[in-house]
Formats: sequence, structure tokens, C-alpha cells
Amino acid sequence: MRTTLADIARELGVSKMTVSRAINNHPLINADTRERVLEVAHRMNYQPNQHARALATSRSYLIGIVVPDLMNLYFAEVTRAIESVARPAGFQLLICSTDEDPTREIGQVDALLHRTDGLIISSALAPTETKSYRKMLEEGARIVLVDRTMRKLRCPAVATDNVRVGILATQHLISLGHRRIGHLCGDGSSMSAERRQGYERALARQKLRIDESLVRTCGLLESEGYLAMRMWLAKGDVPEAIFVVNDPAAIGAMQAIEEAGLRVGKDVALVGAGNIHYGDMLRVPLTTVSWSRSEMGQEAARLLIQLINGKAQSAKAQNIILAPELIVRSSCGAKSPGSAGTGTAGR
Amino acid sequence: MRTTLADIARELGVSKMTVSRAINNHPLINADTRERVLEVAHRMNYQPNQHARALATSRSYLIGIVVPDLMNLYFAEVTRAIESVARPAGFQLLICSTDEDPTREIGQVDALLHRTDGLIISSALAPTETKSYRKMLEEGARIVLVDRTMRKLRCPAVATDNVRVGILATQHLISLGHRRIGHLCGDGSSMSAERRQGYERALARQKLRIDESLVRTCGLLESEGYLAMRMWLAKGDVPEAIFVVNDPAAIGAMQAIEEAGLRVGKDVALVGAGNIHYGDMLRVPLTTVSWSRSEMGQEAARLLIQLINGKAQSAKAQNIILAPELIVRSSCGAKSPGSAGTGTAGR
DNA sequence: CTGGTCCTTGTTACCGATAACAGGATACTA
DNA sequence: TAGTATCCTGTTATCGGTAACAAGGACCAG
Repeated sequence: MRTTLADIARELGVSKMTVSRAINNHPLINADTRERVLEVAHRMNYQPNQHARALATSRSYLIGIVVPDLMNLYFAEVTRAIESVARPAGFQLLICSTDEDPTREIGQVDALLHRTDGLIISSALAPTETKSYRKMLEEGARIVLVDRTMRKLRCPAVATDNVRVGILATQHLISLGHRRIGHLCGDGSSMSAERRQGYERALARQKLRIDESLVRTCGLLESEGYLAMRMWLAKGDVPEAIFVVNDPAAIGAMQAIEEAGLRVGKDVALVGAGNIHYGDMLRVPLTTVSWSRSEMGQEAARLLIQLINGKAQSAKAQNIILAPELIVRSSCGAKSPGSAGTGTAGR
Repeated sequence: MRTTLADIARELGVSKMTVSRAINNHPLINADTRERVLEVAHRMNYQPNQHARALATSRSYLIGIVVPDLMNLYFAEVTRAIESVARPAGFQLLICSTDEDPTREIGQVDALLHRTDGLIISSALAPTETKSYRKMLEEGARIVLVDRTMRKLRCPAVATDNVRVGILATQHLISLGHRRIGHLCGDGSSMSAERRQGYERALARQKLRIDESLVRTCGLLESEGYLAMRMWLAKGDVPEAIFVVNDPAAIGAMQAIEEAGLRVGKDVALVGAGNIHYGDMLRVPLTTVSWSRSEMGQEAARLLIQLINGKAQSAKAQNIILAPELIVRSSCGAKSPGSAGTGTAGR
């Protein structure tokens, strides 16, 4: 059986409470006593029982993370950034992937909420589906949204300016001389809607007609981008330039285009979003819109830890928007600025 | 405050125990009573307190996963496979990344061991460093090793035949006519050592001289492969063909080779191992050795769940070896079998 | 009518920690 | 020397469940 507080107490002839205080560095304890206790605890290889501690204090020192897709390196980066803040603060991570499935997401969140101190969620839900989250928040759930936010929800959040992401990508394609510009749109998430909004706004600014038939819904997974593009190619009438909602879907689309015998960047210009790892090393390096994943994860972790520690923040400080920037590579047909792409050396 | 068993019991005028039995589908309970309890539990939105349950039963229904690098999609795939088995069995995953740091690994494992029902570990430790794990196993820790095993440890494990991985890769380079074949070797893990052994064995079979100066240690991360290759290039005397211990390091090496103005597959032939996602979509598609990541994860999860449930297995069944196979793409200089690489359609 | 079995429910104690309060010892002050 | 402040330690109850045992009632056989 594992060593418990009681074992150490017996060994030393003191009370459990004294041992507990020594272990937790409580101020009300004699320095000598603490030394003695710690020495014995170490000798007996004492490891506190986290479940008992959690039960008594209702603090688990666990942070739950719910992401739509762990195979998307974008989220792997965000997760790693969260970890870099959470671990030094004494938290461990409970990670779940929903595979972009809203039903699974609700289930996961429900299960995690009660065994963690708080959640960081990148939601696959439609922005209208705020009901369940609203209820949880009312009941005191500690949640921070990351990457995909829900405007109607009063909840701390870290994201990029997705409208601007759409504008940057589309504007770039326009500036390259393209006029017939398509969009592979994501699912029902707010992020997808905003990027589409950016796409339309960029077209409108240049007085280009918005053609509904040039917008097709694909989803956010690589496989979905592949399928959507394949169908589009089969139907014909594929535009000369396409802004794809995110990098994985863009890479899927790339695949479909190449399989159809067309050349990405020549026959079809592509721009993605997210700047995922490997995007610069692909057969055709992917032009994309980028923002900091590490900042995103770190800020989210900080916000959540503040929430957990009960340090209230001004509402403004609880909504962090990261600025996006365009990264030009060759999938858009622009001349690539260097042979090796952008900003990849030394990684 | 959250609903507890006691709340429901009070509401219904029964004892906590009856409620507990109803919730857990205990056989010793009247069907009507159970219905009534469940109805009220549902109405009051009861969610059992996992910490209390874990404390009372010493079962947490958590599985800990320790991987060396979450940015390596190889481990993301393994993790997803573990999840596909663990979730239906009622377990949630606590995931940690060690970034190939042995000290961090020990710390993580120590912390996880006591808050989970068991661990699945892909260790960054040297195969000689079995002391701490041996001790944990003696104390009854439930551990399954995955991908990187430690032969001297009597512990269930799932891995591939790493000697054969090295043989397949090196043999292929030999069969392409190369005679001066180098090896970028991993760190001190058993996996690295075995792949190197395979490399040497393949050379020996063809009566090729084993030249120590053609073997350089790099590590297992992409950044390490990049650095090692850059240093090798700076020193000069880079061989015409190199087997790199794994795909991320190979991709890093690729990067360095291209930056030096050389062509991968023409000036330097590369073979990696692991068949990571995107390997087929790179500027120069990566020749590699592959085995099933999903099988690996699923088997590991099954073994661990059996351990947790106390179902002893024969020692033989507890050591699963997956067969590796060569996947030829163009980084080795062989003519690629098709324009789109191998087995990527429809993903 | 008594005693035993079966089925269901309740009682008590405990898992391993912590919070809140009580109390003993020592030292300092008036 | 009594009073009180300070510092440290112990006692008791509690967190929310579950295991083990006790016990009440219905039913049946002898």
C-alpha cells in the first residue's frame, strides 16, 4: 500500500495535520518540525493522493483541453503552448479530441468539467448553439475559448481577427490579378463564417461581384478539403484562385488538384490559413495567413489560471485578439520570395 | 453547489446507499426504485464526483499517456488510436509530452502514476536506465510501453521490429547502388540503438565496411536532424546516401540539405522511418519505413485495460511486434512509382 | 406458528486529505 | 504574579462516494 499522511504521522508521533502542514508549506509550522517531516516523507517515498486532496479542497490541478483535431498540427502547437504555461503553475493537462463532432464535444466537455479546475475549448459548435455552454457558465464553469470563439457568449477568449484573415487572403489573390476567386468555406463555426465574411468584404471593396456558386462548403479537415475539391473538379468550372478556410483543408484540396493533373499555383492558385507546420515544405509551399499559436495557447492558459485563482479581470482584458499576417509562398502563384520559403530556418 | 448522492437521497427519502446502487446498476436493487432514483437524478442533473469515487474505489478511469513529442504526428496518430479503444471502455486520457527529455519523463510519470489507473509510455530514456521503471513496476504500477520498449524490463509492450526497420532502409539504399551509406542515429533510446544495429547488419550482409565516421548522432526531433545535417555539411564529406533514424529528423535533414543548395534524392539520398503524415506531400516525398500506428495504439490500449481489469495475459501475448515495410518515394533517388506518392488518396 | 431463505434497504465505517477551531506552551508585559 | 499575545500542534468534522455487514419484511416449508 502507498504511504499516506497517517503513516508518516505515526512514524513521527505527531498528528496528520502537522504532517499535512509541513507538506504544504503552511506558515503555521515550526521550521524544525517541517524538516523532520519532509525528511521522513522523502524516505518513505510519500506521494500525496490527488483524489483525496481534490475531494477535500475541490481543486484538482487539472486543466481540460478540448480541441477539434489533434492530427491538425495547429492544435498541437496551441496545446504545447498551453502546457508551457500550465505546467510551471502546477497544472496537468487532460486532452480530448472531438474530430469536429459537436455531439462528442458536448459529451466530452460535460465529463471534463467535473474532474478539472477549468477547460480550454476550441469549439466545433455553430455560433448559434450557445445554449449548453451558457448554462454551464451560469453554473460557474470556468471556461476559456481558444481559436474559435462564440461572440454571444460572455466568456474569456483568445482568437485571431478572422474577418481580417479572410480579407488578407482574398486581397492577396486579387492583387495577383485574379478576378474569379472562389472560397472553400468551413463548417458552421463562427471562425468559418467570419473568414467567409472577410472573403466577401475583400471582393466588395474591389467592386467584384460576389458569386454564390464560387463558394462551396467543405469542412475543416484535410479529408474534407480533399473531397470537396474533387467534387468541384468533377463538376468543372473551378475558379482560377481559391481561398480555403484553413491549411489542412487547403492541403487536402491541393492533393485533389494534383491528382486531377492540374498544377497548384499555375492552374489554380490556393491560399490557406493557420500556417501549420510543414506548410512551407510541401511540394508546392502553401501561401497562408499566420498568427501566433504559441501566444494563443499561452494567453488562454493565463486567462484560465486567473479564472481558477479567482482573480477577476476586466471584461476587455478577457478577450484577446491576435493580429494575422499574410505569408506568401508559391501555392498562390506569386513568385516565392526565396527557395526555402519563409521563416523556417533552424527549427 | 452541485447535486450529490445525499441530495437525491433526501429528495426521495431513501439512503445514500440506495441511490449509489441505482446509479451504478447494482444487482441488489429493486427495479422500480432504480427507475425512481434515475429519474430524480436526471431531473436534478446529477453528475457523480469523480474524485470522491476515485478515492473510495481507487479507480480513476483515467489513462495517462506519456509521449516524447506531440508535434510529431506519429505520436498524434498513436494517441488517437489509443483514444479509439479507451473511450468506449470508459476511460479518459491524460496526455503529457516530454520533448525527449528523460528528466521530465521521470517527473511526469511519477506524477501521473498516482492519479491514473495506468500509463502508456513511449520512453525517451536510455535502455539501461531501467531502474526507476523497475521500481515502479515492483510496486504494482500498471504500465504499457509503446513504440520504444526496454528489453530488460518485464513489462507489456507494443513496438515494431526496429532492427528490421534499419535493415529495410539500408538494404534499399544498397540496392539502389549506393556504397557509401551514412546514418543519422538517434539518441540513447533502445529504438535508436536497434535501428542502428539494423543499419550495420545490412551493411555487413553485403560485405560493406562499417565506417564509424559515417554514423552521426542527431536525436529524434526535426530541429536536431536539421542541426546535425548542417554541421555535417559544414564539415564536408557527406555520404551519397543516408538512413535517418526517424521521419522528423529526416525532414530536418532535408531542410538543411536544400539550404546548402544540394538536391535531396539526387545529391543525397535519404530514407527515414515512421511514415508520418505529410511525408508523401513534401517537396521531395520521403522514402520511409512504415508500420501501423493505429494498430500500435489500439493494442497498447487493450493491453493496459486488461492489466487494469486484472486479466492476466501470457507473457507472450504481452509483447506485440508489428511488421515494418518499406515505402519507396523519391527522397532516396529511386524513381517514384507514381506522381502522387503511395497510399494517400482519399485521406 | 416457527424458522429459514430471499430480496431489498439501511447503518456504519472508511478512502486520504484539509478546514476550522480548540488548546497547550512559552515569552513578554504590566 | 497574573494576564495576554504568539506560536505551534492536536481534535473533530467534512468532502462525496463505496464496501461490508446488519436488519426488516415477505414468503414458504415443515
